[in-house]
Amino acid sequence: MTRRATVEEQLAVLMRGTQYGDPSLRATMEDELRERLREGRPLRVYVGIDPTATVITLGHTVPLRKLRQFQEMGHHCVFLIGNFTGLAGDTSDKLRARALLDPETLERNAATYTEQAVRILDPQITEVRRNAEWLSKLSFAEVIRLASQFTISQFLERETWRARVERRDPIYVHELFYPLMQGYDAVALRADVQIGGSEQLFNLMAGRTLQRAHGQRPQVCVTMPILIGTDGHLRMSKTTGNYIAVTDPPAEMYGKVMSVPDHLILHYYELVTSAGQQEIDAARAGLAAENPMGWKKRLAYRITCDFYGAEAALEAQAEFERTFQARELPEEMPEVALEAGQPVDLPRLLVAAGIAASRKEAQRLLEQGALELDGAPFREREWQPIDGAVIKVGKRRWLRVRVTNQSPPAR
RNA sequence: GGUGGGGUGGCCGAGCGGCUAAUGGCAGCAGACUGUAAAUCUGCCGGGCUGACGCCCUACGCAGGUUCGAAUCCUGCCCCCACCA
Repeated sequence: MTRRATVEEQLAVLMRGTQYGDPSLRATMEDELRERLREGRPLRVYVGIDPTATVITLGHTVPLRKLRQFQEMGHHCVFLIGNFTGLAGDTSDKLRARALLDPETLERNAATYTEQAVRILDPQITEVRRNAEWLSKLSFAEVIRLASQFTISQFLERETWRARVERRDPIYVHELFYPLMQGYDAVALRADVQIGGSEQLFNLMAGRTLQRAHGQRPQVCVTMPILIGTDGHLRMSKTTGNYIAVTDPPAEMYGKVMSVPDHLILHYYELVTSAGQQEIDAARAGLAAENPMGWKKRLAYRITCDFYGAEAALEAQAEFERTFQARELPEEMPEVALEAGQPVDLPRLLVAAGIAASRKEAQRLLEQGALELDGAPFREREWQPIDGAVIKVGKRRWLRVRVTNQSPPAR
Protein backbone atom coordinates (compact mmCIF):
# COMPACT_ATOMS: atom_id res chain seq x y z
CA MET A 1 0.00 0.00 0.00
CA THR A 2 3.04 2.24 -0.41
CA ARG A 3 2.31 3.59 -3.88
CA ARG A 4 -1.12 4.90 -4.75
CA ALA A 5 -3.21 2.15 -6.33
CA THR A 6 -5.16 2.84 -9.47
CA VAL A 7 -8.69 4.15 -9.16
CA GLU A 8 -10.26 0.86 -10.12
CA GLU A 9 -8.06 -1.04 -7.71
CA GLN A 10 -8.98 1.29 -4.92
CA LEU A 11 -12.62 1.09 -5.81
CA ALA A 12 -12.62 -2.68 -5.78
CA VAL A 13 -11.21 -2.75 -2.27
CA LEU A 14 -13.33 0.05 -0.94
CA MET A 15 -16.61 -1.30 -2.23
CA ARG A 16 -15.90 -4.80 -1.06
CA GLY A 17 -18.07 -5.97 1.80
CA THR A 18 -20.42 -3.01 1.56
CA GLN A 19 -24.12 -3.58 1.72
CA TYR A 20 -26.87 -1.60 0.09
CA GLY A 21 -30.51 -2.56 0.13
CA ASP A 22 -30.86 -1.64 -3.50
CA PRO A 23 -28.45 -2.47 -6.34
CA SER A 24 -29.08 0.78 -8.15
CA LEU A 25 -28.11 2.73 -5.06
CA ARG A 26 -24.93 0.76 -4.88
CA ALA A 27 -24.22 1.52 -8.51
CA THR A 28 -24.80 5.22 -7.91
CA MET A 29 -22.50 5.29 -4.93
CA GLU A 30 -19.86 3.34 -6.71
CA ASP A 31 -19.96 5.74 -9.65
CA GLU A 32 -19.76 8.76 -7.41
CA LEU A 33 -16.88 7.29 -5.50
CA ARG A 34 -15.04 6.51 -8.71
CA GLU A 35 -15.53 10.05 -9.84
CA ARG A 36 -14.01 11.43 -6.68
CA LEU A 37 -11.14 9.01 -6.60
CA ARG A 38 -10.26 10.20 -10.07
CA GLU A 39 -9.68 13.64 -8.71
CA GLY A 40 -6.58 12.21 -7.15
CA ARG A 41 -6.83 14.23 -3.96
CA PRO A 42 -7.16 12.80 -0.47
CA LEU A 43 -10.87 12.47 0.23
CA ARG A 44 -12.40 13.51 3.52
CA VAL A 45 -13.91 10.34 4.95
CA TYR A 46 -15.58 9.88 8.30
CA VAL A 47 -17.29 7.51 10.68
CA GLY A 48 -19.39 8.73 13.59
CA ILE A 49 -20.14 6.86 16.79
CA ASP A 50 -22.38 7.95 19.62
CA PRO A 51 -20.62 7.45 22.95
CA THR A 52 -23.63 5.89 24.62
CA ALA A 53 -21.76 3.03 26.28
CA THR A 54 -18.22 2.59 27.40
CA VAL A 55 -17.11 -0.20 25.15
CA ILE A 56 -16.46 -0.50 21.47
CA THR A 57 -17.39 -3.92 20.22
CA LEU A 58 -16.29 -5.74 17.13
CA GLY A 59 -19.57 -4.55 15.65
CA HIS A 60 -18.39 -0.96 15.81
CA THR A 61 -15.16 -1.91 14.20
CA VAL A 62 -16.82 -2.91 10.95
CA PRO A 63 -17.17 0.67 9.63
CA LEU A 64 -13.91 1.60 11.33
CA ARG A 65 -12.09 -1.04 9.35
CA LYS A 66 -13.54 0.35 6.20
CA LEU A 67 -12.31 3.74 7.28
CA ARG A 68 -8.90 2.26 7.85
CA GLN A 69 -8.85 1.06 4.26
CA PHE A 70 -9.44 4.59 3.08
CA GLN A 71 -6.74 5.75 5.40
CA GLU A 72 -4.27 3.28 4.00
CA MET A 73 -4.94 4.63 0.55
CA GLY A 74 -3.93 8.04 1.69
CA HIS A 75 -7.31 9.59 2.32
CA HIS A 76 -8.01 11.91 5.21
CA CYS A 77 -10.00 10.20 7.94
CA VAL A 78 -12.11 11.70 10.66
CA PHE A 79 -13.34 9.78 13.67
CA LEU A 80 -16.39 11.65 14.85
CA ILE A 81 -17.65 11.29 18.38
CA GLY A 82 -21.37 11.95 18.60
CA ASN A 83 -21.18 13.67 21.93
CA PHE A 84 -24.11 15.86 20.96
CA THR A 85 -26.25 13.26 19.20
CA GLY A 86 -25.51 10.99 22.14
CA LEU A 87 -26.95 13.57 24.46
CA ALA A 88 -30.45 12.82 23.24
CA GLY A 89 -30.12 9.06 23.53
CA ASP A 90 -30.63 6.26 21.11
CA THR A 91 -33.30 6.57 18.46
CA SER A 92 -33.95 2.94 17.92
CA ASP A 93 -34.53 2.00 21.51
CA LYS A 94 -37.62 3.42 23.07
CA LEU A 95 -36.54 2.67 26.60
CA ARG A 96 -33.38 4.57 26.22
CA ALA A 97 -34.80 7.40 24.22
CA ARG A 98 -35.51 9.31 27.37
CA ALA A 99 -32.39 8.42 29.25
CA LEU A 100 -30.41 11.55 28.74
CA LEU A 101 -26.77 11.10 29.36
CA ASP A 102 -25.04 13.75 31.34
CA PRO A 103 -22.09 15.56 29.79
CA GLU A 104 -19.55 14.07 32.15
CA THR A 105 -20.53 10.54 31.25
CA LEU A 106 -20.42 11.42 27.60
CA GLU A 107 -17.03 12.97 28.03
CA ARG A 108 -15.70 9.95 29.82
CA ASN A 109 -17.11 7.64 27.19
CA ALA A 110 -15.74 9.81 24.44
CA ALA A 111 -12.24 9.46 25.84
CA THR A 112 -12.41 5.68 26.03
CA TYR A 113 -13.97 5.52 22.59
CA THR A 114 -11.16 7.39 21.04
CA GLU A 115 -8.60 5.27 22.74
CA GLN A 116 -10.34 2.14 21.53
CA ALA A 117 -11.00 3.39 18.02
CA VAL A 118 -7.38 4.14 17.38
CA ARG A 119 -6.62 0.49 17.86
CA ILE A 120 -8.10 0.17 14.42
CA LEU A 121 -7.14 3.48 12.88
CA ASP A 122 -3.75 5.06 12.57
CA PRO A 123 -3.67 7.44 15.51
CA GLN A 124 -1.02 9.62 13.94
CA ILE A 125 -3.13 10.78 11.07
CA THR A 126 -6.70 10.40 12.29
CA GLU A 127 -8.59 13.58 12.98
CA VAL A 128 -10.83 13.21 16.00
CA ARG A 129 -13.81 15.53 16.22
CA ARG A 130 -16.90 15.91 18.37
CA ASN A 131 -20.17 17.00 16.90
CA ALA A 132 -21.15 19.19 19.86
CA GLU A 133 -18.60 21.51 18.34
CA TRP A 134 -21.13 22.60 15.73
CA LEU A 135 -24.44 21.06 16.74
CA SER A 136 -24.56 22.82 20.09
CA LYS A 137 -24.21 26.13 18.33
CA LEU A 138 -27.11 25.82 15.95
CA SER A 139 -29.93 28.23 16.64
CA PHE A 140 -33.55 27.21 16.53
CA ALA A 141 -33.92 29.18 13.35
CA GLU A 142 -31.16 27.21 11.76
CA VAL A 143 -32.69 23.97 12.92
CA ILE A 144 -35.94 24.99 11.28
CA ARG A 145 -34.11 25.68 8.09
CA LEU A 146 -32.57 22.22 8.23
CA ALA A 147 -35.92 20.64 8.98
CA SER A 148 -37.49 22.34 5.98
CA GLN A 149 -35.34 20.16 3.75
CA PHE A 150 -37.32 17.06 4.66
CA THR A 151 -40.89 15.91 4.47
CA ILE A 152 -42.74 13.54 6.72
CA SER A 153 -43.43 11.18 3.88
CA GLN A 154 -39.71 10.89 3.23
CA PHE A 155 -39.30 9.89 6.81
CA LEU A 156 -42.10 7.40 6.59
CA GLU A 157 -40.33 5.68 3.77
CA ARG A 158 -37.79 4.60 6.26
CA GLU A 159 -38.61 1.00 6.94
CA THR A 160 -38.11 1.03 10.68
CA TRP A 161 -40.34 4.02 11.19
CA ARG A 162 -43.01 2.76 8.88
CA ALA A 163 -43.07 -0.49 10.75
CA ARG A 164 -43.42 1.35 14.01
CA VAL A 165 -46.29 3.41 12.67
CA GLU A 166 -48.01 0.25 11.56
CA ARG A 167 -47.46 -1.40 14.87
CA ARG A 168 -48.68 1.75 16.54
CA ASP A 169 -45.44 2.07 18.38
CA PRO A 170 -44.48 5.56 19.37
CA ILE A 171 -42.12 7.69 17.39
CA TYR A 172 -40.85 10.65 19.31
CA VAL A 173 -40.40 13.93 17.61
CA HIS A 174 -36.81 14.21 18.68
CA GLU A 175 -36.09 11.03 16.82
CA LEU A 176 -36.89 12.89 13.64
CA PHE A 177 -34.06 15.23 14.47
CA TYR A 178 -31.50 12.50 14.40
CA PRO A 179 -31.11 12.46 10.66
CA LEU A 180 -30.88 16.23 10.73
CA MET A 181 -28.13 16.20 13.29
CA GLN A 182 -26.19 13.47 11.63
CA GLY A 183 -26.73 15.04 8.28
CA TYR A 184 -25.42 18.32 9.52
CA ASP A 185 -22.24 16.60 10.63
CA ALA A 186 -21.53 15.87 7.00
CA VAL A 187 -22.00 19.54 6.18
CA ALA A 188 -19.76 20.68 9.01
CA LEU A 189 -17.05 18.23 8.07
CA ARG A 190 -17.42 18.91 4.35
CA ALA A 191 -17.34 15.15 3.96
CA ASP A 192 -16.67 13.40 0.70
CA VAL A 193 -17.55 10.02 2.11
CA GLN A 194 -19.36 8.78 5.17
CA ILE A 195 -19.20 5.20 6.32
CA GLY A 196 -21.80 3.63 8.57
CA GLY A 197 -23.78 0.51 9.35
CA SER A 198 -26.47 -0.34 6.84
CA GLU A 199 -29.16 0.66 9.32
CA GLN A 200 -27.69 4.15 9.17
CA LEU A 201 -28.35 4.58 5.48
CA PHE A 202 -31.20 6.98 6.02
CA ASN A 203 -29.06 9.21 8.20
CA LEU A 204 -26.21 9.14 5.75
CA MET A 205 -28.57 10.08 2.97
CA ALA A 206 -29.85 12.97 5.06
CA GLY A 207 -26.29 14.18 4.99
CA ARG A 208 -26.49 14.35 1.23
CA THR A 209 -29.69 16.32 1.34
CA LEU A 210 -28.27 18.87 3.73
CA GLN A 211 -25.00 19.15 1.91
CA ARG A 212 -26.86 19.88 -1.29
CA ALA A 213 -28.86 22.53 0.53
CA HIS A 214 -25.61 24.08 1.67
CA GLY A 215 -24.15 24.14 -1.78
CA GLN A 216 -21.84 21.19 -1.15
CA ARG A 217 -21.44 18.15 -3.26
CA PRO A 218 -23.34 15.31 -1.58
CA GLN A 219 -21.17 12.75 0.14
CA VAL A 220 -20.76 9.20 -1.00
CA CYS A 221 -22.47 6.85 1.42
CA VAL A 222 -20.69 3.62 2.20
CA THR A 223 -22.81 1.25 4.24
CA MET A 224 -21.61 -1.91 5.90
CA PRO A 225 -23.55 -4.98 7.02
CA ILE A 226 -24.51 -5.40 10.64
CA LEU A 227 -22.32 -7.79 12.57
CA ILE A 228 -24.14 -10.67 14.23
CA GLY A 229 -23.17 -11.30 17.84
CA THR A 230 -21.77 -14.36 19.56
CA ASP A 231 -25.25 -15.81 20.12
CA GLY A 232 -25.53 -16.32 16.39
CA HIS A 233 -28.62 -14.37 15.52
CA LEU A 234 -28.90 -10.96 17.15
CA ARG A 235 -27.00 -7.88 16.19
CA MET A 236 -23.87 -7.58 18.31
CA SER A 237 -24.39 -5.06 21.07
CA LYS A 238 -23.55 -4.44 24.64
CA THR A 239 -27.15 -4.52 25.78
CA THR A 240 -27.80 -8.01 24.47
CA GLY A 241 -24.52 -9.20 25.95
CA ASN A 242 -23.53 -11.06 22.80
CA TYR A 243 -20.49 -8.94 22.19
CA ILE A 244 -16.77 -9.08 21.93
CA ALA A 245 -15.20 -5.85 23.11
CA VAL A 246 -12.02 -4.56 21.58
CA THR A 247 -10.77 -4.21 25.15
CA ASP A 248 -11.45 -7.83 26.08
CA PRO A 249 -8.18 -9.37 27.19
CA PRO A 250 -6.54 -11.63 24.60
CA ALA A 251 -7.54 -14.98 26.06
CA GLU A 252 -11.12 -13.88 26.44
CA MET A 253 -11.26 -12.37 23.00
CA TYR A 254 -9.91 -15.55 21.51
CA GLY A 255 -12.32 -17.70 23.50
CA LYS A 256 -15.31 -15.58 22.64
CA VAL A 257 -14.56 -15.89 18.96
CA MET A 258 -14.37 -19.64 19.44
CA SER A 259 -17.82 -19.58 21.00
CA VAL A 260 -19.35 -18.07 17.92
CA PRO A 261 -21.56 -20.57 16.09
CA ASP A 262 -19.95 -22.18 13.08
CA HIS A 263 -22.27 -20.59 10.57
CA LEU A 264 -20.90 -17.15 11.44
CA ILE A 265 -17.27 -17.92 10.72
CA LEU A 266 -17.36 -16.56 7.21
CA HIS A 267 -19.41 -13.57 8.28
CA TYR A 268 -16.64 -12.68 10.71
CA TYR A 269 -13.88 -13.25 8.20
CA GLU A 270 -15.59 -10.83 5.90
CA LEU A 271 -16.41 -8.13 8.40
CA VAL A 272 -13.83 -8.15 11.15
CA THR A 273 -10.60 -9.25 9.54
CA SER A 274 -8.46 -7.70 6.89
CA ALA A 275 -8.73 -10.85 4.79
CA GLY A 276 -8.72 -10.14 1.08
CA GLN A 277 -11.00 -11.67 -1.47
CA GLN A 278 -8.78 -14.66 -2.10
CA GLU A 279 -8.55 -15.51 1.54
CA ILE A 280 -12.30 -15.22 1.93
CA ASP A 281 -12.81 -17.55 -0.98
CA ALA A 282 -10.33 -19.98 0.50
CA ALA A 283 -12.13 -19.87 3.82
CA ARG A 284 -15.46 -20.46 2.15
CA ALA A 285 -14.16 -23.47 0.31
CA GLY A 286 -12.36 -24.75 3.40
CA LEU A 287 -15.38 -24.45 5.63
CA ALA A 288 -17.44 -26.48 3.24
CA ALA A 289 -14.88 -29.25 3.07
CA GLU A 290 -13.13 -29.41 6.42
CA ASN A 291 -13.70 -29.28 10.09
CA PRO A 292 -14.63 -25.66 10.72
CA MET A 293 -12.71 -25.61 13.96
CA GLY A 294 -9.41 -24.98 12.25
CA TRP A 295 -10.87 -22.02 10.42
CA LYS A 296 -12.39 -20.70 13.53
CA LYS A 297 -9.11 -20.92 15.37
CA ARG A 298 -7.40 -19.06 12.57
CA LEU A 299 -10.13 -16.46 12.79
CA ALA A 300 -9.80 -16.12 16.53
CA TYR A 301 -6.06 -15.81 16.19
CA ARG A 302 -6.35 -13.16 13.54
CA ILE A 303 -8.76 -11.03 15.46
CA THR A 304 -6.77 -11.28 18.67
CA CYS A 305 -3.60 -10.54 16.76
CA ASP A 306 -5.08 -7.36 15.32
CA PHE A 307 -5.60 -5.94 18.76
CA TYR A 308 -2.77 -7.43 20.77
CA GLY A 309 -0.12 -8.57 18.34
CA ALA A 310 1.14 -11.99 17.37
CA GLU A 311 2.74 -12.89 20.65
CA ALA A 312 -0.33 -12.33 22.77
CA ALA A 313 -2.51 -14.01 20.17
CA LEU A 314 -0.32 -17.10 20.17
CA GLU A 315 -0.45 -17.19 23.90
CA ALA A 316 -4.22 -16.88 23.86
CA GLN A 317 -4.38 -19.71 21.39
CA ALA A 318 -2.08 -21.89 23.47
CA GLU A 319 -4.20 -21.15 26.50
CA PHE A 320 -7.31 -22.11 24.64
CA GLU A 321 -5.80 -25.35 23.41
CA ARG A 322 -4.59 -26.15 26.87
CA THR A 323 -7.78 -25.49 28.77
CA PHE A 324 -10.50 -26.40 26.32
CA GLN A 325 -9.00 -28.84 23.89
CA ALA A 326 -6.56 -30.68 26.12
CA ARG A 327 -8.61 -29.97 29.26
CA GLU A 328 -5.59 -28.93 31.23
CA LEU A 329 -5.22 -26.16 33.71
CA PRO A 330 -4.89 -22.56 32.66
CA GLU A 331 -1.68 -20.75 33.49
CA GLU A 332 -3.32 -18.33 35.81
CA MET A 333 -6.38 -18.58 37.97
CA PRO A 334 -7.82 -16.88 41.00
CA GLU A 335 -6.67 -18.05 44.39
CA VAL A 336 -8.25 -18.24 47.81
CA ALA A 337 -6.50 -18.54 51.11
CA LEU A 338 -7.97 -20.94 53.65
CA GLU A 339 -7.05 -21.88 57.14
CA ALA A 340 -5.41 -25.20 57.74
CA GLY A 341 -7.43 -27.87 59.42
CA GLN A 342 -10.78 -26.17 58.91
CA PRO A 343 -13.29 -28.09 56.79
CA VAL A 344 -14.92 -25.77 54.33
CA ASP A 345 -18.40 -25.54 52.95
CA LEU A 346 -17.88 -25.52 49.19
CA PRO A 347 -20.96 -23.55 48.17
CA ARG A 348 -19.95 -20.89 50.63
CA LEU A 349 -16.43 -20.90 49.30
CA LEU A 350 -17.58 -20.54 45.70
CA VAL A 351 -19.75 -17.58 46.56
CA ALA A 352 -16.97 -15.94 48.55
CA ALA A 353 -14.56 -16.46 45.69
CA GLY A 354 -16.99 -14.84 43.30
CA ILE A 355 -17.39 -17.99 41.24
CA ALA A 356 -21.07 -18.42 41.98
CA ALA A 357 -23.59 -15.62 42.39
CA SER A 358 -25.47 -17.17 45.28
CA ARG A 359 -25.41 -20.22 47.46
CA LYS A 360 -28.37 -21.57 45.58
CA GLU A 361 -26.42 -21.36 42.39
CA ALA A 362 -23.35 -22.94 43.94
CA GLN A 363 -25.55 -25.69 45.29
CA ARG A 364 -26.96 -26.31 41.85
CA LEU A 365 -23.52 -26.52 40.33
CA LEU A 366 -22.58 -29.06 42.93
CA GLU A 367 -25.71 -31.09 42.30
CA GLN A 368 -25.18 -31.02 38.58
CA GLY A 369 -21.72 -32.45 38.96
CA ALA A 370 -20.00 -29.31 37.76
CA LEU A 371 -17.22 -29.50 40.33
CA GLU A 372 -13.90 -31.14 39.85
CA LEU A 373 -11.25 -31.29 42.49
CA ASP A 374 -7.76 -31.78 41.13
CA GLY A 375 -9.25 -33.43 38.09
CA ALA A 376 -11.68 -35.75 39.80
CA PRO A 377 -15.42 -35.19 40.09
CA PHE A 378 -16.40 -34.01 43.52
CA ARG A 379 -19.94 -33.87 44.86
CA GLU A 380 -19.51 -33.40 48.59
CA ARG A 381 -20.26 -30.05 50.12
CA GLU A 382 -17.76 -30.36 52.92
CA TRP A 383 -14.14 -30.43 52.04
CA GLN A 384 -10.87 -30.54 53.90
CA PRO A 385 -8.67 -27.97 52.16
CA ILE A 386 -5.42 -29.11 50.63
CA ASP A 387 -2.74 -26.61 49.77
CA GLY A 388 -2.38 -26.09 46.04
CA ALA A 389 -5.59 -27.92 45.19
CA VAL A 390 -7.46 -26.73 42.12
CA ILE A 391 -11.22 -26.59 42.02
CA LYS A 392 -12.74 -26.52 38.57
CA VAL A 393 -16.29 -25.37 38.17
CA GLY A 394 -17.97 -26.07 34.88
CA LYS A 395 -15.88 -25.61 31.80
CA ARG A 396 -14.19 -22.36 32.37
CA ARG A 397 -13.92 -21.43 36.01
CA TRP A 398 -11.05 -22.41 38.21
CA LEU A 399 -9.93 -21.67 41.72
CA ARG A 400 -6.65 -22.47 43.38
CA VAL A 401 -6.61 -23.07 47.10
CA ARG A 402 -3.83 -21.87 49.37
CA VAL A 403 -3.79 -23.11 52.90
CA THR A 404 -2.32 -20.77 55.45
CA ASN A 405 -0.26 -22.42 58.12
CA GLN A 406 -2.12 -21.02 61.01
CA SER A 407 -1.53 -24.14 62.98
CA PRO A 408 1.37 -25.90 61.30
CA PRO A 409 0.58 -29.48 60.45
CA ALA A 410 2.58 -31.99 62.41
CA ARG A 411 5.55 -32.96 60.41
C1' G B 1 -59.78 16.77 28.01
C1' G B 2 -62.57 12.10 26.23
C1' U B 3 -62.58 6.83 24.72
C1' G B 4 -60.22 2.24 24.29
C1' G B 5 -55.85 -1.00 25.16
C1' G B 6 -51.77 -1.95 28.34
C1' G B 7 -47.81 -2.33 32.69
C1' U B 8 -45.76 -10.23 34.60
C1' G B 9 -39.08 -12.95 36.26
C1' G B 10 -32.42 -10.45 32.05
C1' C B 11 -35.69 -9.89 27.42
C1' C B 12 -40.14 -11.47 24.67
C1' G B 13 -44.67 -13.32 26.18
C1' A B 14 -48.87 -16.73 28.52
C1' G B 15 -51.93 -16.88 32.74
C1' C B 16 -57.03 -13.78 34.56
C1' G B 17 -59.48 -16.47 42.30
C1' G B 18 -56.50 -21.94 44.92
C1' C B 19 -53.14 -27.40 41.59
C1' U B 20 -48.47 -20.69 40.34
C1' A B 21 -41.71 -19.23 42.20
C1' A B 22 -45.75 -18.39 38.04
C1' U B 23 -46.77 -22.23 30.65
C1' G B 24 -43.72 -21.22 26.44
C1' G B 25 -39.61 -18.88 23.53
C1' C B 26 -34.76 -16.32 23.65
C1' A B 27 -30.42 -15.46 26.44
C1' G B 28 -27.57 -17.76 30.54
C1' C B 29 -25.56 -22.09 33.35
C1' A B 30 -24.51 -27.44 33.90
C1' G B 31 -24.01 -32.55 32.14
C1' A B 32 -23.42 -35.98 28.04
C1' C B 33 -21.34 -36.24 23.47
C1' U B 34 -17.92 -33.92 20.27
C1' G B 35 -14.75 -31.26 15.82
C1' U B 36 -14.33 -25.59 19.79
C1' A B 37 -16.57 -21.89 24.92
C1' A B 38 -19.63 -24.81 17.71
C1' A B 39 -23.88 -28.17 16.61
C1' U B 40 -27.07 -31.80 18.99
C1' C B 41 -29.45 -34.07 23.26
C1' U B 42 -30.75 -33.76 28.56
C1' G B 43 -31.22 -31.03 32.95
C1' C B 44 -31.08 -26.37 35.71
C1' C B 45 -32.48 -21.41 35.68
C1' G B 46 -35.35 -15.49 42.64
C1' G B 47 -33.07 -15.71 47.53
C1' G B 48 -32.02 -17.61 52.72
C1' C B 49 -31.95 -21.89 56.23
C1' U B 50 -31.30 -27.45 56.38
C1' G B 51 -27.32 -33.59 56.16
C1' A B 52 -32.06 -34.46 54.16
C1' C B 53 -37.83 -34.77 53.86
C1' G B 54 -38.70 -29.80 54.18
C1' C B 55 -39.26 -24.71 56.07
C1' C B 56 -39.13 -19.45 55.41
C1' C B 57 -38.69 -14.74 52.75
C1' U B 58 -39.22 -11.79 48.33
C1' A B 59 -41.75 -11.42 43.28
C1' C B 60 -46.54 -10.25 38.53
C1' G B 61 -46.49 -0.88 38.00
C1' C B 62 -47.64 1.58 43.29
C1' A B 63 -50.96 1.86 47.65
C1' G B 64 -55.07 0.02 49.93
C1' G B 65 -59.45 -3.40 50.03
C1' U B 66 -62.64 -7.99 49.29
C1' U B 67 -61.68 -13.21 50.34
C1' C B 68 -59.87 -19.01 54.24
C1' G B 69 -56.86 -17.85 49.72
C1' A B 70 -55.28 -12.71 44.58
C1' A B 71 -50.58 -11.93 39.26
C1' U B 72 -55.80 -13.04 38.74
C1' C B 73 -61.78 -9.48 41.73
C1' C B 74 -62.73 -4.06 43.75
C1' U B 75 -60.99 1.22 44.78
C1' G B 76 -57.44 5.09 44.27
C1' C B 77 -52.85 6.58 42.19
C1' C B 78 -48.56 6.49 38.74
C1' C B 79 -46.69 5.34 33.94
C1' C B 80 -47.05 3.67 28.65
C1' C B 81 -49.71 3.21 23.82
C1' A B 82 -53.51 4.26 20.13
C1' C B 83 -57.64 6.94 18.47
C1' C B 84 -60.77 11.25 19.02
C1' A B 85 -60.59 16.44 20.62
